[in-house]
Amino acid sequence: MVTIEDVARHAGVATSTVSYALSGKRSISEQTRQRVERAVEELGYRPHAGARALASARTNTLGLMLPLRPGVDVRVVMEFVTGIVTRARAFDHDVLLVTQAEDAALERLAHGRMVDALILMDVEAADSRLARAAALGSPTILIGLPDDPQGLQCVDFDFAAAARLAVRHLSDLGHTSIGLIGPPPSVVERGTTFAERLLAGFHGGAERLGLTAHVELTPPTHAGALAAVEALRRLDETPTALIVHNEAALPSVVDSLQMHGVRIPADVSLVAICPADVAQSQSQPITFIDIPAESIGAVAVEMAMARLDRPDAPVETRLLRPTLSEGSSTAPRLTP
Amino acid sequence: MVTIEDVARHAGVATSTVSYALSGKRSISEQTRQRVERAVEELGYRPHAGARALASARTNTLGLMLPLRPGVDVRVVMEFVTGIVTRARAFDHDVLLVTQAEDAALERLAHGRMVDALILMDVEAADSRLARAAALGSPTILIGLPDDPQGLQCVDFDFAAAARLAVRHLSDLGHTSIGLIGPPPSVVERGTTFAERLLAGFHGGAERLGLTAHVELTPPTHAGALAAVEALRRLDETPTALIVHNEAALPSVVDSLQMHGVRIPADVSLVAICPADVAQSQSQPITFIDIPAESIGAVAVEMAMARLDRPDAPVETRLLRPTLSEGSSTAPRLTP
DNA sequence: GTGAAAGCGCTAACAT
DNA sequence: ATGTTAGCGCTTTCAC
Repeated sequence: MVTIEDVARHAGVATSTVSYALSGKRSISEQTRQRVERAVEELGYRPHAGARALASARTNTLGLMLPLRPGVDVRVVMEFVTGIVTRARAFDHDVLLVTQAEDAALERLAHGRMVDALILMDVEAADSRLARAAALGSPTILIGLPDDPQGLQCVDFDFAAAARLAVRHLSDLGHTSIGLIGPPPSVVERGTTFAERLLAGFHGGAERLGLTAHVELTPPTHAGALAAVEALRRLDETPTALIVHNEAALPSVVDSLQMHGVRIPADVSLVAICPADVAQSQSQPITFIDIPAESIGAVAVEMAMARLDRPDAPVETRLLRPTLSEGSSTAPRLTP
Repeated sequence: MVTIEDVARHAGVATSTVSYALSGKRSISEQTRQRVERAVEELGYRPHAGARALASARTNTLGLMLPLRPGVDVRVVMEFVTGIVTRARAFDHDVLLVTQAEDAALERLAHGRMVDALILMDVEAADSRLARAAALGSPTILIGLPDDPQGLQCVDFDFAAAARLAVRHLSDLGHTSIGLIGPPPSVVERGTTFAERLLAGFHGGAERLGLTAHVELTPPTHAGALAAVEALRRLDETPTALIVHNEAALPSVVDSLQMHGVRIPADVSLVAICPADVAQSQSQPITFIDIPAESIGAVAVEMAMARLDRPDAPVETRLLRPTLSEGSSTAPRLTP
């Protein structure tokens, strides 16, 4: 193995000079820097990660705890992972993966000095991991918005604002009765706060604008989507606009409307709140509000890095603002 | 931070005794072992991963290179990841994630002594990573079966055997004309060898049994599935049995047959080759051959571990054998 | 069965 | 601007 001493000898300098030339932590004459770099190149030197971690108390590794329970949408999980890994590399960090299933994983990573910081995905309203994470002393970022963050940093999509934005868009088009095809009941029961926040935004927005609002929590199955659509159509004041916050059900909802001979957007306007690629893979261009999972992951990494730089910076929660992309699934309400 | 010296002092023994008591690498009297364990417990000691890696040349970490390119089925990717992480933990190893997108990732992990072994997912027929991986000197396991494994270990599902098994099952039921709804053309073009192997098994099996065989490479879209089904039904000798190896298209194929008034299995028998959960989420219980992604991941880890134990053990390729689970989508052919 | 001590390869004072 | 050196916390000889 090529060590820093080999490089120093080869370049005719001290080991510390090599270290500093590589880290840039003190000024080095251009000449020696070049000699060092050449030596590194010629010998194919790579710093030993363990040695570096031992000496510097920095691992350049981030711990990521993934949910692998049934019922989570793996496409979204992968988007988070992509955003996290990509952004971490930009900060010269790697990502160590652990699963929710392993009980002592957080302690192992933090106390064993395997990672500089932790990112927890899929945080619920009352999450038993939080108290333990807060006790670790490692910078920890939560993806999600628990009832009590216990002093930890949070990042998430602003689901309430997304719902309000969707409602306002439809209201502006003249719709006065709006249906929401919501997430599965199981998601709500599980205590995932994004569902609550979305519902709060939906009801709050509708009330403020004087609209009639109906909600159908919808299992992510074809039959579930069908039933939800039918339930909404059976109402006295049948909604002329639909908000779909359920990526699994979206295709079935569209199908189901077509089956009933309901035209989009002539008879019903439709706004989806889902990852952009889901909306864009529909046969008709859907008006949608993107759930930017990859960006959320990237922001989580940035927050972790900021915390490592300035450990006593104020703790904050960041909520990513929604944007609506217009497709051909929304139109002004036809006055009857 | 609690160090091994703290533990030694607390237990009244030498640091080496603590180390050995914990690793079991030399015999320790029952009494001192207990004293050490108590001290570990009381102080909450966790070995420093970097220090351990530096001293022992072992990181207890596995590197996993994931494909994040568009077009890979993320559900299957997540199944691999689950199998790998879970099995790695059983061997007291963690998993470090890198993406295909980063060019020098393999060298970084291996030469920087960040991992003990590497697992490469989604290996293609002619994969540029292989030569570089072979040059690393780290144990490397390939998931997939390239044309030239360059001396590296491989593990994959036996797609050829799966196709033969499906063909034989249908032949045994009296079917003489079989259609294959295959993977997207893009997958075949990309040089993913599983598609080739499946096609070879399909044609070989059909020929040996004297059956008529037709293939439709099928984009993973509703329209693609529809077109494929219609193409097969337009043939002179319309197939009375279908093999679907395209998890994205499976639901659409089933829908499309229903739309045409084709009953399963009365008019057409259907065998799917796909992950079990995809088959089981259909409304009708489909006869299927599972693609056991999680098991493949677990086996990859086992191969890596075996190699670390015995670095000069013979290199092998492991192909997981298919099993067919009967549902209600296959039935004897009605003799006209 | 146990202890003492020499590194593992690096960083970061402390020198000059 | 560069060199010297004392650790970081652990494993593993070597010695008893």
